[in-house]
Amino acid sequence: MERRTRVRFAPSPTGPLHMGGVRTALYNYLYAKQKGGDFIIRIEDTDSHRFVPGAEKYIIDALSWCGIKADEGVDESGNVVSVPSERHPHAPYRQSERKPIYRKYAEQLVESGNAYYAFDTAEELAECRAKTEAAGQTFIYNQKTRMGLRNSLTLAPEETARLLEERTDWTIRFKMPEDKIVAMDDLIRGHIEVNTDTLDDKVLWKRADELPTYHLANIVDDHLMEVSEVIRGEEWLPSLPLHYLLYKAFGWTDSQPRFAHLSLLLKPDGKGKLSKRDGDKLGFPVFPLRWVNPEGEVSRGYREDGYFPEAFVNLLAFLGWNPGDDREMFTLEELVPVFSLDRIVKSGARFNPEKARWYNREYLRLKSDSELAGLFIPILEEKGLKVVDCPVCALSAGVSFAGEGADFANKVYTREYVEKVVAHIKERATFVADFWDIASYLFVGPQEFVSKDVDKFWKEENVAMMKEAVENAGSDLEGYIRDKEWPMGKVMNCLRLALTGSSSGLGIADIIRFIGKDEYHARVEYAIKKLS
RNA sequence: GCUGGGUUCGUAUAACGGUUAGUACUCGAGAUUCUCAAUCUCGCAAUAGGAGUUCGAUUCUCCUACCCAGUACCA
Repeated sequence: MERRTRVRFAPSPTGPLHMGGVRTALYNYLYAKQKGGDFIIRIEDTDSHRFVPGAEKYIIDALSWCGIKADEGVDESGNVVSVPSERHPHAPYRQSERKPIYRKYAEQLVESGNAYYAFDTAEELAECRAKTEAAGQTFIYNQKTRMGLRNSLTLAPEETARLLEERTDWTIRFKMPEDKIVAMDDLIRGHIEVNTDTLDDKVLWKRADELPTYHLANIVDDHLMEVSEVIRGEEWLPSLPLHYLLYKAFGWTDSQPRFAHLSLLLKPDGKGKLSKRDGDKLGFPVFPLRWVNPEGEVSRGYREDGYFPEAFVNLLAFLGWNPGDDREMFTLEELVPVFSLDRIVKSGARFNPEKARWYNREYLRLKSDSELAGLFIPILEEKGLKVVDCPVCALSAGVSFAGEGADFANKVYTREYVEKVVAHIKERATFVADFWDIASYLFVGPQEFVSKDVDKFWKEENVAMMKEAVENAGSDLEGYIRDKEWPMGKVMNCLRLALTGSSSGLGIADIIRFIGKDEYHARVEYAIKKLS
């Protein structure tokens, strides 16, 4: 019997969503869409101490930027759903709002002998820990130590009842079975076996804030929400046996979800997993969107750095997964049919900023000139230039255009002109923000000249030839120089220097076509005056 | 330390016992050209080490090394 595919992304709102988290969400999303199932977002905010304002919204905004929308848990306007409805039958989707649900499940485990009440205070446990560590060992609350600690297993029933009544700092702990092999299957890693003696008695529920810990909340909610596959980060693999045992203790083994543990994203250099600091150090974002923490500290984001969401999603998808052939350009929609869990790589993926840029370059080229112009225009306006939609509107404003649609004196340009510029330069750029550096000379004449290039090309004989060519050549500059048998490179580069201020840029003919005869002559004149 | 997971060019990865170990990014060289970029062509570069199984191991088993995670009343 095939059961409906239902997966969930369950972040904890303790800060901005890191790109590794986005990847986990992405894989969940792709899996759900491919199977025609549901992608649920659930907020795991059971740790009241680590809550960070704005983090929840950030997570949803980040996913939304990537094009990842939840079928369930978050509504159209990006709010986590609190009230059940046809579309969101399992609301609320924020665990803090599900508080009343968990206690009875925890109690149920105590009644069935799978859990017990523990009265050890944080201080007592810290003391135990310190004492054991002093002896060179690690303290574990488990089958070996629990009989020497204060809990419902060691205390008399009436004492337990009294403490339960009087105290508000007790917990419910899972009673880890002794010397049992837990046999598990992971969709990515295969069969894994662990002996329960290596595991501890995890806290499942805390009386202090009447909230479950991750382990309990997770199992209960996945069960209640009928989750079919749990696709999550590798950091959860060590607690998988506990989760198996919990399903068993509840008697939910038959409907237990299948698990897939994803490898982690590693630092581009050196060792360890990718962290916020790496981004700062190596100059790339670690977060999808810009984030300002409560202390006012700013972390850059892919979006603000100029990455297209398509590029970001594409590069993320390929960190630890591949379609099995040589194709590597896939949009979110294109990923859906080809994605598969069994092509996920087991080992950790080291993030490569170079490849990230390459992806953006590729998507930039795929964009239409019109769309790119639309993104470029605000930058031009910031530089004090004006872009008008049509020449006629400009005409009525008293501006007239020569040549291709640029009025250099008044710094007014038609949108069409910007589009043509973009068409010529987009292959040279990685980000829209590069456009200005690459092509500012197609909007304003050079004020300064790169001295290195001046030294190289602004030689007396070059200037003389250039001058003569500009004055006499007419429209066929290249033909004129060739007829004269002058060194093409020297003359052209000298001229380029005059027109662009440096020795890089489009072909001279293209530049002249863009800026028009008048501006062309004006720039040559200016350069001669300035450099001679 | 213990438990679990992992290990193919610098990086991401392909090769589900038989390949000259493929591809992309990066890097290098050449071509092109009026420069730069782009483009095209070529190139550099890897199975962590050791045993075993096998006619044959990147692939299966074991050991070692290294890396990662977990070891919280955090998720």
